Parts: sequence; structure tokens; C-alpha cells
Amino acid sequence: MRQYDHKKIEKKWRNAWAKSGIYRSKETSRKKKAYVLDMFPYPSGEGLHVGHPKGYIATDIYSRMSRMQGKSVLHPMGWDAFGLPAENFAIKNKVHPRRAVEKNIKRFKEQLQMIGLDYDWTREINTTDPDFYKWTQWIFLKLFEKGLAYQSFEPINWCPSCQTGLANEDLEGNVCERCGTVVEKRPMRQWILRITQYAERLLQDLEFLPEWQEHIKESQRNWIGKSEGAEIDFPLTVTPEKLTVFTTRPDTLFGATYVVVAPEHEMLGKLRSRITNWTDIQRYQTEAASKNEIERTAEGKEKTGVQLQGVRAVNPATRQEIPIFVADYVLSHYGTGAIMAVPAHDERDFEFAKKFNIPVIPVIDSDGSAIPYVGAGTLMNSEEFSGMPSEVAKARITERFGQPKTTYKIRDWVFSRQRYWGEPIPIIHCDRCGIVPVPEKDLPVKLPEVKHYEPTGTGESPLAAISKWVNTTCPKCKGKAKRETNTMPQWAGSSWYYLRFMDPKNKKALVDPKKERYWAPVDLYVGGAEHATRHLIYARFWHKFLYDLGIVSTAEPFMRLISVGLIQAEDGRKMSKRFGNVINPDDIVDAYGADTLRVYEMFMGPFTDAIAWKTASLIGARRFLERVWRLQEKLVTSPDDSTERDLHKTIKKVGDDIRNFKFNTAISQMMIFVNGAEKSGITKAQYRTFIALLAPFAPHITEELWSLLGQRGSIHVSKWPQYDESKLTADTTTIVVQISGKVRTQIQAPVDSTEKEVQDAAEKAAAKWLVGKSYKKIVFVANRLINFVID
RNA sequence: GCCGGAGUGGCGUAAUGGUAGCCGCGCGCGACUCAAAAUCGCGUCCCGCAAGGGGUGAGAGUUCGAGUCUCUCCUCCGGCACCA
Repeated sequence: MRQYDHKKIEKKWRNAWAKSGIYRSKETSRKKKAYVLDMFPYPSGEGLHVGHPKGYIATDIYSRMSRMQGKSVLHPMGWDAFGLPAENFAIKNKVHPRRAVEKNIKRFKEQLQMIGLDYDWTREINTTDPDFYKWTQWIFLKLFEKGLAYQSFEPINWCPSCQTGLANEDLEGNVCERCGTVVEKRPMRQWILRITQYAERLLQDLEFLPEWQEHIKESQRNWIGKSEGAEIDFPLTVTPEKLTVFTTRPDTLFGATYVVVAPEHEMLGKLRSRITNWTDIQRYQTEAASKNEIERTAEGKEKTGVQLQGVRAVNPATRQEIPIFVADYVLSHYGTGAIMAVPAHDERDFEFAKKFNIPVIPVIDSDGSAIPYVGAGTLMNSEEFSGMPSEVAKARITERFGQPKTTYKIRDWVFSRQRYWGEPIPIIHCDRCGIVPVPEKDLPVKLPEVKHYEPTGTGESPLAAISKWVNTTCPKCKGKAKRETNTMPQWAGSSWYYLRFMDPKNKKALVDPKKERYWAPVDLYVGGAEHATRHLIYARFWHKFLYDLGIVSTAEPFMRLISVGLIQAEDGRKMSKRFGNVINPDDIVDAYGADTLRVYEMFMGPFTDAIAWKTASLIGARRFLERVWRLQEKLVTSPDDSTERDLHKTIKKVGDDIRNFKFNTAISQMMIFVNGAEKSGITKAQYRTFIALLAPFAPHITEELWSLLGQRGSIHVSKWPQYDESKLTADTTTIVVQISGKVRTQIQAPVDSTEKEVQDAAEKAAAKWLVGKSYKKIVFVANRLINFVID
């Protein structure tokens, strides 16, 4: 027997597979399909570390098993290469982003190929390819056409370091997710997508995704942030004659002893001439505007505010005049930007009321609990509503004084970036015709090749400086016009790329309906949990939009979603160049082989758990493969009963475990099998069956063994083994004997022995504990245990 | 603060309400070897020579029986957070 030489074997088979094209995807009506997808990577300049391939290995195993089970498999790979990381890398290293991306992709691809993944590279896509982003632009035009893309001049988040506007989803708290800089509010012209119009469906349809992990759905629910309540008009003592507030607690209306508007509220300007302390109000507005989130939290959330003089509001329920405050604890962008304050039943209002000596009137019976009492209860001090439970009163009071209203925390998607490296927004600005979409036939609007692509910091994209590109003619009036110079955010291309894999060469339509109907939807989607409230929300939004246009056939893009648990560095921190704790997969593949790396990463622990890398433990995976290799020396001619039983158990468990993404226990079972087979020997047929089970995990060594066993063709297109139910159980089984729930001994008994038979045997075996005792009860579990309960 | 998830040997972990610690790493002893590596065998939760006893973050409960179910609390991880 030759030695197990991973280098030779792995290189040989990778070349063979590339040549034979066994992983090529085909649409065929004869087979069931499995569309297995990885969140495609951002090809950074640092290359892969060992954590990156974990998810790819898992989908690889899943897709390989699916293929062996006779399914038609689509398992593609591509590159999400527009956006800030690639651009910042390019600026830092003084190379053009396009060059940098090309180089990074080449490196990533080499690294991925070294791991032996079964991607169909003929379907490779790249979001920065004009053939691809033509369709990203096309979708934008459709959004524009349907009124879902609009221009706005509202203040938005601005990162002073990246020098671009950002979406809400691009923030971590109040810092830029990319660079950690505290963001500012900055008014500027921008393009926005009306994702809020889909908020309810994005929320509701989560119910139809039973195979999504609960925490991802929960994150999305939090992010969408639906709350149901009411809008109630509070009359003012001057014109304009009312202020509309949003509340989720209309049942506490009688306890509203003041109202608050956000500093940015438009009513303030309108009331300017009636407010006698206008300079105080203005000063407060200026202060609030200058404060960023950090400063606000640094103040310990102590409430500040100023009362409006000369204007009061009227509580519509009590008909009492109440003061109006401007305070920054009310957010302008949520609800109506104004609230009714009920200090008896809201902690923030209570704190504010104490500071400003505003009356606190309880209207919910707190049943002895301290004020503020924020729970539900029975109404009091509320005229004819007193005595009603909160839930009833909510509806009644809303009916009488306001109207039901639902609000969402999710905000429209700020979709323009003042950066070079993104898809140009296909819009033309004409002095005469206004905003004119680029005609479909003129797509793609190509990103011009330029020398200077650094951000300008002026709120203008670097594209604005390229007059040759900017100046164009208006498609409508043929007069002089200018191109939109903002580009799309990083998340644009990834919002629909999974559709492109179905038909990457298609020049005519987004997707060929025939192919779309064959592959859609994605059956299994695997990637990082950090995408829960960004990519996964954006992609669902675009998909629903395309669904409404009749372009795709399902309401949801991804049927099953599993998030990868991070592989941390050995020191327990994140693996990062910054910490100097990165393990490079190339080194591991070189020293131990790709198969060892694959088996190790899947054996580390539960797939979705974050676990620290440990090079010392890697040896276990290598030893396992060596022992599988050496089974060649343990061949026997007649099968052993217990080995045969173990084999069938292993077939069942490995199949079930791969389906459930429990790779660690699948490998554990295979190790148990090998431990047994080493002792008892193994027949050629058993060996073949076993390596077929191992093939998705360790594709190279199993392919080599397959050919050494004289098999023709690739193991990876061979038939997935079937287990025989009748071979799963042995003739005898171990039965635990308990006395009053304590394990005392165990006996061997024929499978399916009756209670009487087991009792007789057990009584003999456990005689020393049972002598002279009477049974209160006997609990018998067939094939498992018998429990004598004694006094 | 609210909402999710999780706490098991030295370490990674495993256990349809039914023998807690499978599988692997590490470690100890032994075989092979001049020696070492590799490999193989035995052992490895704690106390105890043993019989036995204790043990799954803490405390209670349900049950013949709880790592698993229920309640209270503690710790860690993740999401949201002045969202009315």
C-alpha cells in the first residue's frame, strides 16, 4: 500500500474534475433540483483566512450529497466587488479599484479551488461586470418607474472618514460600520428607495419561512419594528389649530398632562410668530442639531427641553389646556415627531415631568405598584372609560378621539453614495425636463475609467469631475443635460445576484423565465449572521418588488437560511490581520491537505456555533483520514454482523445529519465506524459504501480510494448509499436496571423482550438490592430499562 | 431596559424525558525502537483500595426517572435601544 500523499492526490483529482466537468449544473426535467447558495464574498486584499471557507465547505457537502442522491444541483460562486472595502483598499495601495478587484478575485478563486469545492465555475459572476450591473441599473429604473426610488434632500447619516452618505443599516449604533468613525447628520441630495412600503410584507412573510433560524427572523422583526397605536389630534390655542401625536397607549389619554415635539418638528416654524420665547426655542433647536449621538448618551440621557410660551395644547379627552415642550428625547423621524406625554405611565415622561414640575395623573390602576406604572390594567380617572381594561379602552378611546395607526422603525433606504466604485445611478438631470431615466436601450451606464477616484468630501461624487462623462444629452428633449453622479451602495448587486446564477449569460432579460422556474427559489442559503438586517432585508425587498412585476415566481427568495458560526482565532478573538492571529488556509492545505481542513472545520462543533480554531486539534482529522486510508489493509471477504449493522447505522446518521447541518456528529459516527472496522476488518463492498458517505466531506481521498478499489467514474456522481432498516438493530440489547431511579446494573436481553422476561432476568441480576423489598411500582421501557420502585 | 441564544471533564464537544461525558484533542502508562517520531494497546469527571457516593452555572418544582420540561436567580454571547 502506498502512503497517503495528500498533495499528489488532491492536485490530481482537482485537475481531473475540472477537465470532466462533473460539477456543471444542468436544467433537466428528469431530476429534482437543489439550488444551494453561499453568500458570495467580498474579495478583499487580504485573501481568505481559515474562517471564510467554513460555510462554503458546508454547502459543498450538502450539494455533493444532493448530487449523489440524484438531484440536479446548482452550487455557484461569484464576487460582490463594488463598494467601500475594495475602494478603500485601492486608495490605500494606489491601484485602480478595478485592478485591485481583479487581483483579489484571482487570489480568492485560487484559494477556494484549493479546498476542492464543487462550484460550477462556468456560472461565475461579478457584480462589477457591466453585463451584470446593467441589470442592477435596470431594476433601479423599474423602482423609479413605480415611484419606489425618489430624490430627497433630508439630512442623512454622513461618514466624515469615508466621505459618503450612509443608510441606517450601515451604522453600528452611531458609528460607521466600515471604519468606526462617528457619523454626522448632513443635509444633502440623495436617492432613496421606499423600502417602508414593503415593511408589512417583509414582516408578515417571515411566517412563511419555517426553515429560517429564529434569531435571524427575530432580528428582522426588531429592525422592522412594527408598533400599533393611534394618531390623536391635540387642538392648539392658536393656528395652526392642531398637533397630531402618535401613541401606542391611547388608553392613557386622560393622563396626558403635556405634549412634546421634536426639535426638528415643522410646526415650530409655523408657530414662530405666536411663540413669545422664540429665541429660547431657536437656541434649543441649534443645540440639538449640533449634538451627535455620542454627546447625547454621554449626558446620561438626562432629559432637556424648553416649554413653548404663548401657545398651549388641549387634551381632547379632558378638555384641559396643557403645556407644549420641545425636547430632543422625542425623535423627529418616528411616528409624527410629536408625542402626548403621560408621566404616570411612561418612564421617560415621568422623568421629564419631575424635572419640569408637571402634574402626574394616574389613569391606570397600578394595583399598588409604584408610579410610573407602564403595564396594562384597569382604567381610572378616565370618565366613562374608567373601569375598562387597557385593551378595550385602547380601541374605544382611539375610536372616539383619533384613528388607528401603525408605524415602523425601518426607514427608507438611502441608496446613493458619493463614491466612485459603485454602479452609476442611471438618471439624467435636464434643466428643462427635470429627472429623466436613462432609456433601457442605453444600459449599462458604464462607470468611466478614471485616474482620480478618491472621494471629494464635498458631498459630490468623484464622477462629477469627469465632464466628458457627466455632460450628456437629455433623452427626452435632446438638449444639454447632466448625468447623475452618485453611485449605488455596496448592497445593490447582492440584492439580486442569486437570480443571475440561474442564467449568467443571458443578455436579453434579467432571468430567462424557463430557467428561473427551474431553479427558483434558492433552496438553501448559508452565510454570516451579520447580514440579518442588511443584505437579507434588502434582497427580500427587491425580490418582492420583482415578484410584483411578475419577473420572479416566488414571494421569497431563500427557502432555508442557516448562518455560519464564526471561527475565532486560538486566542478567542476575531481572526484579523490587525491582531496578527490569522491562520491562512493555504498553509493548512499544504501541510495537512484540503480534506483534513474540511473534516476538521466540520468536526469542530455545531455548525452555527462560534468556536476557536485550534491547530493542535487538527491532527485528529488527519489521523481519521489516515485510518480510512489504511482500511485498504483490513479487507476481508465475509462481512461481520456488527460491522454491517454499524455501516447501516452510519448511512442513516450521515444522511440525516448532513440534511440537518449536524456535520460534527456525522463525522463522529464515521469515526466510530472506522474504529470498529479496523478491529473486525471490512469487505470491499462495505468499504465502497463507507467512502461514498465520506466523499462529500473529503472529496479527494475518497476519489483516490474509489479508483484504487477499481471503480470506474467519479465517486461524486455515484449513487448515495441506502440503508436497510432491518439491519439497524441487533439481536440483543442492553437493558438498564434501576432501583427507585438509580442505575444498579444492566442486563443483556433479546430485542423486544416482554416486561415479564426482562423483569425475571433483572430480578436475578439485581437480587442483592431487591431482597426483602416489595415493589411500589415497576416502570418498563421496552429495549431500554426497567425500574423497580421500592419503599 | 426589552427580545433572542447558550452555560456539561484540562480543551472542542455528545446525549428521541431513560446508563451523563459518545467522538476528538491533550495527558498518563505500556508495546514496537539503540533512540525518537509515527503507529498500536490500556487508562483518563471528582472522592474512594473497593463496595459505594457525588457530579451537567445556583436554587426550587413536575416525574418512577431531569443535562433535557416548568419557575426564580446568576453569568456569558447576539440583536434592538429615549422608537412614545
